[in-house]
Amino acid sequence: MSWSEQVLTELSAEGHRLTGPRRQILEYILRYTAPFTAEELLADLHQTEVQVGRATVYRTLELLQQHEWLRLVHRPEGEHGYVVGEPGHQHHLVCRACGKVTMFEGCELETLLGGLAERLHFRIESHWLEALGVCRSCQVAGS
Amino acid sequence: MSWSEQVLTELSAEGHRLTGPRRQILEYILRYTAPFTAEELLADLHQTEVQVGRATVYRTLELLQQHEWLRLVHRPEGEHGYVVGEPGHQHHLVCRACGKVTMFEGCELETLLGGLAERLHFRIESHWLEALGVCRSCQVAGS
DNA sequence: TCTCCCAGTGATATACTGTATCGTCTAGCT
DNA sequence: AGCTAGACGATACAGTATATCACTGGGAGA
Ligand SMILES: [Zn+2]
Ligand SMILES: [Zn+2]
Ligand SMILES: [Zn+2]
Ligand SMILES: [Zn+2]
Repeated sequence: MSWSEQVLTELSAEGHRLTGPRRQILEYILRYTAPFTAEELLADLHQTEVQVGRATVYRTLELLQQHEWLRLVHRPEGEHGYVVGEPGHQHHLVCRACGKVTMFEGCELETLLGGLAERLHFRIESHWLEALGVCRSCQVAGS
Repeated sequence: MSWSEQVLTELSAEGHRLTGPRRQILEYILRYTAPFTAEELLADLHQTEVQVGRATVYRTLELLQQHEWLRLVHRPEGEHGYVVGEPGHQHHLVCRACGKVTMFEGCELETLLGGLAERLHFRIESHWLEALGVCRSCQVAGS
């Protein structure tokens, strides 16, 4: 079952409608290999025969992010971009050369943050971890 | 030597001018206990007798951030805010109740990320770590 | 202390980004 | 097929950030 099929299934199960624009956006998103913004997606869609309204793009991306099918990461330039994700706890490695994102799960931060929280009397509820560097293919290309 | 004096010294050493607006902004920044945005600082300054131009506020904050005298953190609402910082490696705990930020240094992420980088053949150059939760005083107040 | 030069300022205009509104349409159910 | 609430999208609007450019004043050197 592909990513877009999974998303459509879950959305439908929650009572959301599977409209044409949503299907088209879902399909188009998969073309991206690097984080993208709502404006970029909108502009790219307008280059094609697909004509989707600005509001719909923003609404759809936010809906997907709330369901964790999309995630926010910091792009090397500084702003936030969306990347395709899976529900559950996960973090990202962002390549500053090509922008590609590598996911990894199972971070062992809980113990580290647990000790810290106890020491500072701070109740930690969630954390944001992200690494910036150079991916394998860009290392090869650069050397 | 206070934070603003340190900043002024470094800026001067690099050939930047110590202008009136810069001094006033530096002084005002220290009033904040929670992350602030450029627009908020601008509005707050306009409430006082200090009249600084919009462009100057944006330029000054960016200048300070480049020198790591200011840092960006995620505010509970989602956007980025500035907090006073020191140059060097450091991370933040952000309270979702009062917004206050607690810094901590010396994270032991290097080993964790080191193993990961080797496994994924990803050269990690920097990382972003931030925790969201409830600070001590807000825990007391809430219970 | 005085002069001069240019980094810095700030008013204005403009571009960019995101949201509110609201009439229309259609997906999905009966 | 018909109904209806959810979704769409054109438009207007609000908020955020940057470009421009004439002017100012910080500070180095005379
Ligand atoms: Zn790469
Ligand atoms: Zn961010
Ligand atoms: Zn608090
Ligand atoms: Zn660290």
